[in-house]
Amino acid sequence: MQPTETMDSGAPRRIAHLDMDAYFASVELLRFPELKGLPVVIGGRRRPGEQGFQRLRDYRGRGVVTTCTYPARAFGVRSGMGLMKAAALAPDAILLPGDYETYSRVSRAFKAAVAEIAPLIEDRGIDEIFIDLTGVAGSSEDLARRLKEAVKAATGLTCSVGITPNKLLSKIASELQKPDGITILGLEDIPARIWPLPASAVNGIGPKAFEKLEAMGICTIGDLAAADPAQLLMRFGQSYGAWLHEAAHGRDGRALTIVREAKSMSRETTFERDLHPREDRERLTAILLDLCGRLAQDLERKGLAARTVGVKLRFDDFSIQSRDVTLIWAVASADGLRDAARDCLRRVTFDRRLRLLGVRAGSLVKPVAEGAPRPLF
DNA sequence: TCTGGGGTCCTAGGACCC
DNA sequence: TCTGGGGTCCTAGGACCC
Repeated sequence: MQPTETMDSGAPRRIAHLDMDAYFASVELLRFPELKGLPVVIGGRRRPGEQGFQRLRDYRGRGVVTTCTYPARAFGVRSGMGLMKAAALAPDAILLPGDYETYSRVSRAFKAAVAEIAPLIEDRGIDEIFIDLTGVAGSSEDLARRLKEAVKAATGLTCSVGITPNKLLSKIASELQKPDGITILGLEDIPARIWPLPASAVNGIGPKAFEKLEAMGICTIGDLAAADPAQLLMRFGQSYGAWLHEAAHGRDGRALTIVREAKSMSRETTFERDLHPREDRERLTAILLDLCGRLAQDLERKGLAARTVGVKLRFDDFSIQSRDVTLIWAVASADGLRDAARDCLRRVTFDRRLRLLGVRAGSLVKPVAEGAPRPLF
């Protein structure tokens, strides 16, 4: 099945981007209101038998900040930062392990509330969505307020909304007045509001591309808009170079993707300590079996089977290797995944300790039940 | 004080077929 | 024995996003 997209008639559009504020941390504050106003960090693993709130300074081990409250950000703590580094910045911050089942439940609730107002929604993950407001009556200011009120009523949480003529600009706009903000921009606002921002504010310009741009003396989106397109094509290639130029001018014709079919599913884990491929063989085997078991459960829940199975290894120097295999028959069972993963692992040369092991199911298909009549054509 | 887990998309080379 | 393109599938790696 093809992804369902909204029609692109070429007429002016009105697209909203809605982004929940410090999402996981805000959900936790609903549960523990006594933590309001304090630096709180979500991250790390749940420790069995833990009593009361853990302080960041007492944390030992691997893990990163998944998200944190605004008071924690005031200390310089950021998403993706190692927890040990975060502890150096904000030792007294409260550390909470993530509770993803609750976050998913609250996520469904806020999306359902938005759908009551505008049903054309593109899911962008657990805490953000695009909404097509083109055919919805009311001023943008009015609709933004209604969306925020609906989310608040359904979840008790605040969010930030950007409304512009396209996804690219709305994604940038929703960041501008965070938290609890509304930003409405037209194309005429691009020079004053968009061009002063760093090029990395564009969704799709990551650390690598930004570094390359800076080396060319391009720091802001305005710099990028003024850059010679021929230079961009030469340095970044036909496709990405042309996109950079269009993005800097706020041009984005992408439609919303309303329905998306899963393309792959995976399970991976980082070990508490790096494991030796031979000395820790038994431990690694147990981990592989556990990952295959969990992935098989995920596949069963979705009623899917995998025609390609892959493994991912991260070594102690952080290098990554992957191997995958395409099978004649799709597999969905833990045993089937394990056999295919073992085939892949045989093709890896192990000359370092391992930090992470992952198993991936790709080329997903709806399995034909065993014994069921199969169509000849 | 080293850096999680779940995804998508793109590129590029080689195999294989017409 | 040598010379072509075009198209698709498979595999590995990398950038990027939430």
